[in-house]
Amino acid sequence: MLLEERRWIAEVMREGRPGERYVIAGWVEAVRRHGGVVFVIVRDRSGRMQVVAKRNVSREAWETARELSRESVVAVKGILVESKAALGGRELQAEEILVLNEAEPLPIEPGGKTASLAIRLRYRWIDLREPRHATPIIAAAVAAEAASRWFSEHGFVEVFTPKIVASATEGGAEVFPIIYFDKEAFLAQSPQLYKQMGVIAGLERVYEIGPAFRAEKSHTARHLTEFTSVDFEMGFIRGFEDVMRVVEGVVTAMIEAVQRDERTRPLLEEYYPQALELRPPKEYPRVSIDEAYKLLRNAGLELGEDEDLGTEGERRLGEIYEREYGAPLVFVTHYPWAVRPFYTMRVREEPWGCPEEPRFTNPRRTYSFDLLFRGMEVATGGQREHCPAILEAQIREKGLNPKAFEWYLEMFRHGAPPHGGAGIGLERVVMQLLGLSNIREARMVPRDPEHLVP
RNA sequence: GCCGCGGUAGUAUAGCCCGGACCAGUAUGCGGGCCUGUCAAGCCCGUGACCCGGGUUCAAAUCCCGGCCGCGGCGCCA
Repeated sequence: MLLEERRWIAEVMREGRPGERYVIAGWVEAVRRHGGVVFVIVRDRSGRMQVVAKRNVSREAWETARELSRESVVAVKGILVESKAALGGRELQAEEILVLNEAEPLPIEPGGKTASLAIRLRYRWIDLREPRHATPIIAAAVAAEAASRWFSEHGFVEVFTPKIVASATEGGAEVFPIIYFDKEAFLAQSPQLYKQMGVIAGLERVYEIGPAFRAEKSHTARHLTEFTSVDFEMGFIRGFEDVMRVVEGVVTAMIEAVQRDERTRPLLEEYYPQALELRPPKEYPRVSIDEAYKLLRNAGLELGEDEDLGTEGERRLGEIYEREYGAPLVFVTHYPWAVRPFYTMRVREEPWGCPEEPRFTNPRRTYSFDLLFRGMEVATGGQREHCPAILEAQIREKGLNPKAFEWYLEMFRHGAPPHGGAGIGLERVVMQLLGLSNIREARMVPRDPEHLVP
């Protein structure tokens, strides 16, 4: 039996001609033994099919079939036959069954929802055979493709920035140190500085879909130490409103792609139907942080003037918008300077230029935003400060050492247009779209503070 | 980093509060048997577990202490 003759199960089920001989291959999902007849459900990436092995048709195939263990890998050659009793109305009557790899007893049940997430991740190669569990992985791929396509259609150039860097983006302690020959280095927590370089270098609009590393010991269902960041940066913006419009375009493209793509739509219909109901509005509502404070205070949540909303605040704000305006996505704008990184532009006059005496009309607020998706932060962005003098002052104000940002500051002295950008958490978008209770479901092999294996 | 909850067969759980009749129940898996139309196959038989250490007690899965491991909440963030 030649594997070259192998056909996709979906193809045989759809286009196969009864009476013809076909070869399929895949995993043994179930074996039902009935004495002289054995039913084997074989699954490949495209679908499932029933194989029937009868003693009086092929004694050899029948004997092999009755010995099969679940999740073994087989190739089956047989005649396609119509059968009212078979799933899909047709089945393959086995002439020959070849066991390519015999599976030992399984530690978890692939079809089961019984095993806890921790155990499922330990045996991820079995776990993902369950289509429900593979869906978020496929959805992430489809969403990333859609983002990529959107960017490229809107004049963005893909860049590949270093993941081995000399210093932390924000000077914080949340980076993984590594040894780089005889130097200390870190895993990049964000492509931020390099995206900006792309803009300043004249590429004007750049994007990157790549890994980001955070050395935070976050014990939550929505954090990973390694995740995929959908990042972009664009020059000559009129204001951060331009940036938000790009985020809107990309996020909507990601959501709609997952809903419509033929690789994900059938899975959503079967396992995540509520994900199909989501309709991203043309324009996502915007709420300034100060309005958000008011709304939350009215809802009974006490918040300080320069405080971040916190998990509770974001969740409540998301609820308010979903309930009052039917909006699953909302931008929160003008975050306090106190909670934003040094490169964020503060509210000032002439944000497109570099005045000698910048006039900060509201020095405690910035041209930045977060995107909340069903009450969870899925993107952060804003306009960046592009004036070297102001930037340096802001670095000092954040208690950082300008020497650590030498090349970064230098860039702005050689022609830096006004610009802005954002980072979108791929896994978070998938998580919120599918309604996953844990972000680890959205990553094939997730990394969190305690797990390094497998 | 701080706080909370939890660890019983491969997996998921009951039992724990109120210690004894628990050599630990159930489901599923796994092994064996019967069955030529199953599709959550069925029926029969079998298999397999109290995280580790210490303490209290006549008696500990159950109560106490320590450790290890897991999960989550907050902080931080995508």
